Amino acid sequence: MIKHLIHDNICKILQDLNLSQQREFTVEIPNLADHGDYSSNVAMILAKENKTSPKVLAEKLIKELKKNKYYKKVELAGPGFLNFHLSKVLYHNMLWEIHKAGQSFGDSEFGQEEKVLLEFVSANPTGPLNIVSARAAAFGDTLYRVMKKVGYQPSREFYINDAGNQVDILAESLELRLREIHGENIGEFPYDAYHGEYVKHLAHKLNATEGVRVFMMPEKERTEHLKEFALNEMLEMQRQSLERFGVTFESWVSEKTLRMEGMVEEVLSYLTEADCTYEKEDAIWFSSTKFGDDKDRVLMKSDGSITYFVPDLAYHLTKIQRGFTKLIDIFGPDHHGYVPRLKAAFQALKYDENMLEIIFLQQVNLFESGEKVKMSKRAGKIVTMDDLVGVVGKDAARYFFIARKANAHLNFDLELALQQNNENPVYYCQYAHARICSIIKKAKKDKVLPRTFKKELCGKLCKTEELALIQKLTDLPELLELIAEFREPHRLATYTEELCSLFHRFYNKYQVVGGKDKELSQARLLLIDTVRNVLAICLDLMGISAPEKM
RNA sequence: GCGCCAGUAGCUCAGUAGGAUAGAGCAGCAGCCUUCUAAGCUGCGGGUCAGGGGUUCGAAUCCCUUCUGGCGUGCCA
Repeated sequence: MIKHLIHDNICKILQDLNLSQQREFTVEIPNLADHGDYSSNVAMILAKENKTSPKVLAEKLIKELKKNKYYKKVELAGPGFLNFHLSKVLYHNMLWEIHKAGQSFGDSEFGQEEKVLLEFVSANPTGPLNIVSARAAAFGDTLYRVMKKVGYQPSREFYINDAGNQVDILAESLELRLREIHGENIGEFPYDAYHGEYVKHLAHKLNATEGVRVFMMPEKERTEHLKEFALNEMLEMQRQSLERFGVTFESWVSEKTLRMEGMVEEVLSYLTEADCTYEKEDAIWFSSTKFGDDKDRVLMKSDGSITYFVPDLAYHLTKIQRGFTKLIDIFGPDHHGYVPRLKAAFQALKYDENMLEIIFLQQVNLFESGEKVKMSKRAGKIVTMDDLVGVVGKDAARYFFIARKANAHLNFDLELALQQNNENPVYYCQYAHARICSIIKKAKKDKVLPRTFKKELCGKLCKTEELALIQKLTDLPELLELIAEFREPHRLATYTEELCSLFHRFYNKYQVVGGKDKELSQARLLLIDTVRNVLAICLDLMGISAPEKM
């Protein structure tokens, strides 16, 4: 909030002085304390367009800026930086405002109620969710929460691929396992089938309720029945996994339903009308190369069935029809070859391709005892999201996934996350929260805690560590806006750690409760209670619990 | 071959969208509990920001190029 304040102040002065400001300048917190509390590059950025030198422009600005009583000192430094030394009073006022804001601190209208659809996870309903899905869930959900807080209208959606041929394979796998239960010799389990143990569990469950009745059905009916049963079970299993992980979705959209509603034919006709399809070797192709794709793509295979792309495009069009103006897809690492054809289709159908935004999450490697854990989906040998959450817990898992930026590979050290000790960074933040709660409890017991805090208390805070904490608190609103705008939830984890570090440092140096100066104690209680609240906001945005004791 | 992503301390990673002397955690070493939680704090050591060019007042950040790794390049999803 201070950055905005200074930025606006400079803008106003530039206007008053009739100076041009075409280029964007910044206000930042400098690395060195000597360079002040905040610094701006405004003079260097705007010197050229105002036909003057950075230093002359800076002096001009300083003369005006000095009239602001909240700046203790504004000086020119280096090649033309403006360095601001702030009055403590500004920090005290800020602390009071943050305290008053409570839970709503950081709320803003930044997103201007833009309707954003966040599609993530969207795993095939053919097995348990894996760890890449877990990463997507943590990432997407946190981005959703932050966007909501800063004034977007985001919505979370799960696209169910319930019509493709993997579902057929799932049903076949289930039937084989069912036959196995009934003592049939099924020979070697097919290479392409699903080998996971969960298919056996599924078979046992079905057998318990329906027994041999399944085999009395005509083959076609049986297949449909098995498909429906398996699909419902898998979907429910995935939904529960996600719920345990703290992630829910506003909507689940079924590919099968879209197909039944005729969306596929509609999309094919749109593309044909746009003159972007042709027939070759008994298949129907989309001439996506017209719009920058590497090669043309098949829409309808020579056997008359449709490729995955068509219903998926139809699905994306429904997002637009539902009024969303920004479509964010969060994909796994192996789908980037898919994007050009989707963007091409948007162009072909005269939609703004910039509405579509794809975020790629890179792969997750699990490490155990320094060794990479080898997984094979085909052999059913995978570590599932449930396994992971079961072992390390929801909080640690979410934290590890959020703390890395999206397009970086993530090495997940199972042993580290497993350890319930100080090597595990998530506890560092939770510990800070618990510590504050503990102090407040003690203050209550010692009757030092006032029923309500008075603003005048803020004036008692003048230590470097106290002011540093306040400054860090004021960063949050701008940070949340950046996270939403650039889709970078990992920065919230960094921020939370920094805030906690400042608190722990303060804690070790100063006593809150127990000193002779009761007002100072109360001022510090006001400070740490505000820190606690901001911490709780951050942890909540990441979907991590904020324990009152540990 | 072509395309996308990445390469920062021994390890895992940040780096405020071009800013001043590149940071944190872990690992290593040395300290701090008669006082609110030591799951914490303080100090020390550790770097050719993969290499090379360029753009400008200024580059880890932008452009070009080389190298290395991952992924993609199905009438799979």
